[in-house]
Amino acid sequence: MNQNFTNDIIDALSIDCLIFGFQDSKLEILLVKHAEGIIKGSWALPGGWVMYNENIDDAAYRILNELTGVHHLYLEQLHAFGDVERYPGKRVITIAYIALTKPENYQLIPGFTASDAKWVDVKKIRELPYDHKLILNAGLENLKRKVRYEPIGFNLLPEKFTLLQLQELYEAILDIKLDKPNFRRKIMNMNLLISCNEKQKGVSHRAAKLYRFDKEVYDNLTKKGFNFEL
Amino acid sequence: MNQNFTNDIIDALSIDCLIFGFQDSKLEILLVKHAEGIIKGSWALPGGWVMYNENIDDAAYRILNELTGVHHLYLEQLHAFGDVERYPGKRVITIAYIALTKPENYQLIPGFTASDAKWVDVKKIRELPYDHKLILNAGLENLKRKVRYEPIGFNLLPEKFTLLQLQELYEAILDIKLDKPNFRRKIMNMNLLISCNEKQKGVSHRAAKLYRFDKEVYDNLTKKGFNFEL
DNA sequence: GATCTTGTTGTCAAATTGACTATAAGGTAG
DNA sequence: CTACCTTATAGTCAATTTGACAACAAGATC
Repeated sequence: MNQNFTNDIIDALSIDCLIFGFQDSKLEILLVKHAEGIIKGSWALPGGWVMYNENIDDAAYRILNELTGVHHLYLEQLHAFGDVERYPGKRVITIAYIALTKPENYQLIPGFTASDAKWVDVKKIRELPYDHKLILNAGLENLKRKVRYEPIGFNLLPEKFTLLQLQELYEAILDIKLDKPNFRRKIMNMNLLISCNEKQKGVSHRAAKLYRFDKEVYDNLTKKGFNFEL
Repeated sequence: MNQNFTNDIIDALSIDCLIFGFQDSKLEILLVKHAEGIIKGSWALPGGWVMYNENIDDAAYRILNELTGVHHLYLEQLHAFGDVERYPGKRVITIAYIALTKPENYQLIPGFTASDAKWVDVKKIRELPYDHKLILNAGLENLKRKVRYEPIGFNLLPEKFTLLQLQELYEAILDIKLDKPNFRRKIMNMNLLISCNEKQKGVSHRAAKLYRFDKEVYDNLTKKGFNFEL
């Protein structure tokens, strides 16, 4: 009883993963190169079939890991996409999952139906197969909304980071410029950051203080929500 | 080619609808009594199978209408529920949809697999079959989050309403008490309401002014979002 | 006409915001 | 070694928004 939805009962349910990373002040997503199937050779979101005896959340973790080697991150369901003609020839409904993570934490290991995997700057993506561009846009919208009422950054930034890095993360997601002193004031008033009493190294200008998130405050704000008008 | 996902290829994809209404200052949802199947006689969310050649969004409208007679409302996808054991005996994934509407606009007409339909006070619901209680809770959380960054009320309140009615709607959804003068000030500053230059009738106290939503401002705020800390 | 209920307006101190200015702390180029 | 980059960080200030109320208004009912 480990049949795939592909084979026996269903050919209709898949998962696609939208994994966001933040590198060099840019927002990126993880793509894989398909090693087989109707879009062999194309770069697309990591995705695959849900198995018959597998919770969909579990399927998302398994699929992502099989295709890219990425593991241990917090995947959240984004949306189900189920238009009749979204997949050529068959009726396939897909459930998209979204996660935020640190690219530098992983060595990408393509596997299963993926011959390669890489991080791509979100702004440079023009098209994607199937309705994956639609899924990406939905994910970006979701992120933009989320940053306004939940803290983010914990999964995207290194353990120790500067205020400017955090600001640039917000700027990349919201696609706007922010005022530095005001951003600093607002974020500091939330009591979310703890100073590491350390400074940045290897920069050719005044080094900034390093901060880390206060896990307790962070989780609390994630649950209760807050407001971050910018 | 009008096969059901139930019969031929899939027995796995269903839709469940969470329809919220607001009546007598109370938040309610629409339930149907199952006329057949394994939970015959029980009250549950209106739901059914997605057909092979049908977009999932379309399926949601069709199913809701077939079961309850309710039509012409704005259904939005909430979440897909796909735990292996959520449905007895079979592997069924369901996609939940959510909508806000005015109960008094409809005469409920149970049909298809529903022998009856009614509105039920959300606070009085103790249990529901399958994982429908889980779905209801997810919907309530979604609503609580939504009212903080989007205007609501347009679909839930009568065309003309008093400020107190609007406030009670927020109170019902958020399950908190609000300060009347401050609520009034905050909502009025949004330029969202237009005075009807009319007064409430048939109340045994001072009659309140009636307002209606400014559709243009409303739609604009829905798109751009705003902040309503309360 | 007193009183009850809800509507509506107003007050005020405290907190927050947005738009800045000013100063500090490095590194680097001449 | 000094002038001058660049970025960090602190602070100012008027305008706006908030939260917590008080006060008054308008009917209906006792």
